[in-house]
Amino acid sequence: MGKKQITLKDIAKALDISISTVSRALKDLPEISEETKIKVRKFAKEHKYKPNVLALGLRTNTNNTIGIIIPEIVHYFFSSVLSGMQEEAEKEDYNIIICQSNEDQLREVKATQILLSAKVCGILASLSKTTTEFDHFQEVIDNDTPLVFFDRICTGINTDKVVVDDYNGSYNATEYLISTGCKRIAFLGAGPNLAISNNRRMGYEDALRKHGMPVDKTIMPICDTISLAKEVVPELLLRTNRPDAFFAINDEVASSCINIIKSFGYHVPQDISVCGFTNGNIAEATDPSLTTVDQRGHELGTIAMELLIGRLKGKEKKEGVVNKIIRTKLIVRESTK
Amino acid sequence: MGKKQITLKDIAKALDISISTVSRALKDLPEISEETKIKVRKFAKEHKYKPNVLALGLRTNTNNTIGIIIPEIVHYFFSSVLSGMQEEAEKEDYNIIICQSNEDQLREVKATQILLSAKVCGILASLSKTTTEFDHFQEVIDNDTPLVFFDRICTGINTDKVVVDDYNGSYNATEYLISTGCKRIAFLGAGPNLAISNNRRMGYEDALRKHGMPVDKTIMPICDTISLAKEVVPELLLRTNRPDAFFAINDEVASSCINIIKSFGYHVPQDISVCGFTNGNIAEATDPSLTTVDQRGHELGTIAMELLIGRLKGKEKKEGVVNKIIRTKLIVRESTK
DNA sequence: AATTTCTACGCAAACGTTTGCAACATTTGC
DNA sequence: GCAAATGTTGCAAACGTTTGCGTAGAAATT
Repeated sequence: MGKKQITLKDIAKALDISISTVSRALKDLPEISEETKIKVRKFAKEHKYKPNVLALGLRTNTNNTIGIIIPEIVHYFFSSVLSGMQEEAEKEDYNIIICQSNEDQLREVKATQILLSAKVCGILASLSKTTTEFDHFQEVIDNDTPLVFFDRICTGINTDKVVVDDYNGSYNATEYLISTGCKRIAFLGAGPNLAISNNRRMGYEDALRKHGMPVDKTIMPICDTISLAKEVVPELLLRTNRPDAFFAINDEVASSCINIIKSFGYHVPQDISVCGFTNGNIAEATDPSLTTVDQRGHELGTIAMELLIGRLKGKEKKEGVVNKIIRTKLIVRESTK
Repeated sequence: MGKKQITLKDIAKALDISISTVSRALKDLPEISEETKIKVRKFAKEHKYKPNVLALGLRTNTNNTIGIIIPEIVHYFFSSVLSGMQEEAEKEDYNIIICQSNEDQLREVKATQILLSAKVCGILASLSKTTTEFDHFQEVIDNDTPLVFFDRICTGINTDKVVVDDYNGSYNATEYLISTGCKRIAFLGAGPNLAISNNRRMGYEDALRKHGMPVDKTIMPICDTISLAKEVVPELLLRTNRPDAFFAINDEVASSCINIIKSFGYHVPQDISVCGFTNGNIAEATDPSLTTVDQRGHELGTIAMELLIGRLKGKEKKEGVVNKIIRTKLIVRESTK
């Protein structure tokens, strides 16, 4: 039955020595006799002594905890990132505490407050789609709490960033579609709020230009959800010069795209190719299976956490802001020629 | 630039009063004059005073943090659960710290150690697939840390549990398949290690029996991953009396099932029906879209967290062990007749 | 005028650690 | 035989709070 955790004082009393001796014995400091050390260690082990992290934290004003602000946990990419962060943190003996912004700026602001008052050692954050003001992140910096942005970064704040190579991922995928003979590639993108969306659009456009193909804004609608796809894709298919390929900003839209195309009697990929972005669990479930850009969320999470912990450990090295880029990889499956 | 967080002492010194007066003023205790309170509040607000949670925790030996042990974050169901827990915890002003067992008993054991030494107020846990010993959870209980199991529960430990109604979910789905005219329903299940898998199997069997149909072990293989499906499903389809329906233990297997069936030239659902379990993002991506049992992860997470926090707040009410059951719901789409 | 009652505040202990310094005993060196 | 060096331990302060108790001065009661 739950006897309250044993403390140094308890050990000291039991062995009739002072608290400081116990403390030093357990830390194996040289000034304590071997005899005493053995006694203390034995007693501590038998009674499952665990140092009280709160007391430790109070002295050092830190608690080996890292805060994470993430837009949405239920999301293949973000959960992969989270998983990578968790593993890396555990390896380095840090705990993580997680806040979810749910794509809402207010909750994001609240999250920074929560994490600061929880006295985390550092914060990893990805912007919500609706965030247009960044004072709360500046406050984190002013508070001397190291901050690393991942994926959805904020260019206005002077701090470390880790991003997926959206531009090249998009460029390469587009170029691949062109190489398989696609002449008219539609781009299903997101709104202009997030930099990642713009980067993908630019990669797509530049690939077209490089190959002397026109950039046609009329086949570049905003379409980043399944319900939007159900409106937008049929309309595109009914045009006289319909696209012969769709490049979608995420796998969900791409999968929806495939199904709509098939319902129009076209064949994927013979008539129309489809390419996604993420490489989530959906990519193998579609028929045909989905060619898509692997976003490497797990690596991104690992690297962002590594970077942050590096900052924490070597606080003196103020070597300016670091920007890391995770290379994407095109995964070719059956939805492209 | 980051001036270190302001403390009660700083306020006291600045206002030339004692620390205890400051403390009481901020807590709005009646024994402090209104005049002093106003002074203190003003100064505190101006300097963004935030109480040091570590110091608070040291006194009360608690830190408003709840630990979560989860098999795998990158998993639709579990990430939904996590999301529900996070929201509920935030609503009640608790932080969550997360450990991932990755389906590995050793890491699960380590996770309990981490959480206990982090002095969490309570723990929410779901068993890893490989866990066969439960001493580490008994230790949690012995440590007087409230513990709630969710989804993958441990019957050997006497504590609260929240589960999905696997039996009825499975029973209803099977009955639905029967009602659409299926005569020979294969069950693609998981190994016997987890109770949830057995419950689903029993629901399936009982539904068959109720409708006077034979329970045929030869069409109930262990098949809970896509790679297993690629071995098992073709073999079943080649038999002389092939199944006319597949009931899979998760959506991934079900989706793989659909694709394999189509590659054999059969039609879904006209020739063969398919039903999954989870209702994840895959369910709308398959063609035809997937009929599946909604596991309601978000609700489960919310309710498990509610239950735990209830325990924490009303520690005296020792009303025995609570078992909560989340009702599942069959989502009928196009993969069944 | 002497006693009691308020009012408003301060002192100090406690939570569990770590750590600089002092203190003591024992050995060493001359 | 005495000082110095060495080896082992304890004391006490500090981290930032909260809170029981004590107390100064003022007001109210005799």
